[in-house]
Amino acid sequence: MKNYDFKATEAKWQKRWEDEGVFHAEDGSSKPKFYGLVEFPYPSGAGMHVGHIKAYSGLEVISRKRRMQGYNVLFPIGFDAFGLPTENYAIKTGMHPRKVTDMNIKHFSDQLHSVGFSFDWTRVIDTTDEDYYKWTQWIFLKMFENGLVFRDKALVNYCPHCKVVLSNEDSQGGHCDICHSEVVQKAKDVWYLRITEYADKLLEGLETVDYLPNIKLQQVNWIGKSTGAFVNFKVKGSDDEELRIYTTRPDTLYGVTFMVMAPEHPMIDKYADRISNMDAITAYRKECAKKTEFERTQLVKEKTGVRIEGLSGINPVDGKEIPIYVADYVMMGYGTGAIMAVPAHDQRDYDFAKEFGIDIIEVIKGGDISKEAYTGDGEMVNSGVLNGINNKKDSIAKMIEYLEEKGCGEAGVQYKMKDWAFNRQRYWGEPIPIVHCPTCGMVAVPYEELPLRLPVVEQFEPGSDGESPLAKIDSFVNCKCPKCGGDARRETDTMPQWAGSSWYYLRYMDPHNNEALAARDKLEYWGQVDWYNGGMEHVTRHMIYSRFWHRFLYDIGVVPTKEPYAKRTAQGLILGPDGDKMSKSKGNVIDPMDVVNEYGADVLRTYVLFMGDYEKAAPWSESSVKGCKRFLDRTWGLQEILVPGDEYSPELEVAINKTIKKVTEDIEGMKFNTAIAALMTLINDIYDNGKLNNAELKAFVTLLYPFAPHITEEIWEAQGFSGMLANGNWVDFDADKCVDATIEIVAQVNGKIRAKLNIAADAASDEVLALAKADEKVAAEISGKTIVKELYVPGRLVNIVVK
RNA sequence: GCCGGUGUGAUGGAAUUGGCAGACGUGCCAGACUCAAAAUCUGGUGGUGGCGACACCGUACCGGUUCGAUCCCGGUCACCGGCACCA
Repeated sequence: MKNYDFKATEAKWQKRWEDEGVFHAEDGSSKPKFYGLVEFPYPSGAGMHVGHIKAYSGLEVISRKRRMQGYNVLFPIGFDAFGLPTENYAIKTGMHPRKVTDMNIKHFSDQLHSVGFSFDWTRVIDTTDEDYYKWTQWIFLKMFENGLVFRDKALVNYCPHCKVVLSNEDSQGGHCDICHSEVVQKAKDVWYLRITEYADKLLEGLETVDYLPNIKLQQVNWIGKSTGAFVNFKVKGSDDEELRIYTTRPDTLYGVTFMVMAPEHPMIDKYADRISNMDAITAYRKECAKKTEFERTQLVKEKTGVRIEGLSGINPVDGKEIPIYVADYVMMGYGTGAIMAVPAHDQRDYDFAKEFGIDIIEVIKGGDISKEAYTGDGEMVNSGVLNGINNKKDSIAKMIEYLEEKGCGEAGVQYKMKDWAFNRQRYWGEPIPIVHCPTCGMVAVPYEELPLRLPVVEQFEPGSDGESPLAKIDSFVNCKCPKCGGDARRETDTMPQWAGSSWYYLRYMDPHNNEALAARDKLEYWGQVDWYNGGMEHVTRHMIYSRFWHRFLYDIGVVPTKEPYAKRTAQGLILGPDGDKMSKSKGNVIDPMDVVNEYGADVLRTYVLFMGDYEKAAPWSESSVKGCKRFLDRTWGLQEILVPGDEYSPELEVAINKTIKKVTEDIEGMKFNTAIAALMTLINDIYDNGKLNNAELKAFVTLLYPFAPHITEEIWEAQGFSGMLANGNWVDFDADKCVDATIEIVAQVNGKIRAKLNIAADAASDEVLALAKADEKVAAEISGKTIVKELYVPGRLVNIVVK
């Protein structure tokens, strides 16, 4: 038998699958549909990472199996190609981003093909294609039309290195997601998408989908809903104005001894001329503005602030006058930017009160407020109408009722999630299709004019004043107002990278449609993505954004489902051989193409799924890769011990049925490592048996096919089996033949193993117990003692308890 | 600080309605083939004691429930991830 030439064979089958179109999904087929989605890559110049291989191999195996099980499978791929790395590369080399992108996409496509992924390449999409981003702009305009887009001057996250405004999601941990520089707060005019309006819908939607529990939880935490109340405090010294605060504990209102405003609070500016110590306050505010986000969070323990002389609050429930401070432990971006402080029952307020010598009044019994704030439950005291109530829930409800009656407050909710800062001062993104008209204000570009194309420019550097490169292109900027026809200017900022990826899964359903983002019948046929796999890093960003866009599209009648993804899973990282996260600087990066060249795509695919629990991080191991190579070589070698026979032989029948059951179930549960282990066990059994027949080889090769499709197709063809495995059928198992006729069970005395017994699988309890007691070892252990209890766990063990 | 997760041989990891701990792979040891090496094949491989059949111990640590705990409960420690002065 000839040796297996993986290079030639893998190329051969990749070409044949492509030529015969075996992975093309069929719109409207009567077969059951399965839509498996993987996160499309950003086509970087560096080429694919082993992480991509692992991320795609999971659903790749599931898709190949489902096709064999008679499903109409949509397993598409595309490229999320707008973004900063490409633009920065263009700036460095002087190449146009369009050219860079085309080059990188070609490179990625070649690499993806060489791994043998069964994508439907007739549906490939590119977010930078104008036929694609036309619809990204279209959705933006629909949001604009529906009041979900607004412009506001606000403090935003700004990356001084990338010279770009970032959303909250893009600056997690206070660092720029692209260059990891420290993010600073800067006042700027910003386009926002009103995602907070969808906060409740996003929370509700989570109850209808099948995401891994930690994924759901992370989203819930990110949205960060809290319930409480808004309370209005009259301000003495103002023009009869009220200071509005948000609290989750309105029941502690009688314990308020001061109030705090964020340094940026507008009321300070409004009454600047009446505040006698305005100089001190101005100095404090300056100091706060200098602190980076990082410093503000690191200095948690130290509380700083300045009392506002000239303004004081009036507690609405007891009329007491209380001081107001400005302090940076209160943020302008959450709630109303002002709080009521209850030092007895909030540790931050407690620390501040200690620092500034403010009264601490206990209103909930149960703690020791001479030491620290008490945040637990207990009986209400010193609290007027609430006195005597002894649980949080009732006291809060009672207080809200009281506030609403008196007209000085009401129940309210708050979210940690903020509106989505949506514009970027960069070239390589979708132009925002808005025109600024001196008379009409912000005007939408008419739908007929989409796509609003990116103009061809020579310079991609952002302006030093933080302006987009597009601002320098007069022919782009100057235009007529679509409403009044007068001279107007185009918006020159572009959309963030997350725009194109917020709806791409819809485009796969109908990628070449020029009339709509996708035809209604196709949206209805494919429905929800049945299974979406990707990285945990996208859970509080891409996943939130796209669920928001999808739900909006549902609300305006464009898509038939509320939620885009029925099921979501996530793969674990592949770490470097040293156990650290792979990074260029550490020099521990594995290039998947090196593995393909040295061992073949089948080995790479099998290894990334065999290396450990799919959902957990695992280090790369070169010698384990060789182990997978050995396994596939042994598979090829099965042909040498092949004998005729079209039914499973008695020697292997049970082993094969068991393996079919295990592999079939494990693949669906993403337990790829144990599925492959079961196949390794089976091949060991086969070699121990010394031979296998055609039926057995067919079963083995079919089970292995989703993992290692090239070598299995080659064996199938070499043995003259009919058709292609890619078009073949999955194998079924016979449940009756998954159990051995005789089994080995354990005999315990007092829970300790004393013997092993061979019994018939269907032996009765009495029989087995009698057999156990007859055993020499067991008999020795129980002789002369009283039997307290006897039990038989069918198929597992017997246990005799003696005294 | 809050939320979540994890902890098993030399090593990646198996095993869950509570029932033989360590499947499968790697590494290592021994043997076969070879002038030799690589590759391949065969056997062994949790620890301690014993020539030995065997005994005892063992799933981060302490305790509990149970005939029986890697699994359930209470507490402790370590590591990983997310959020973080969120009122």
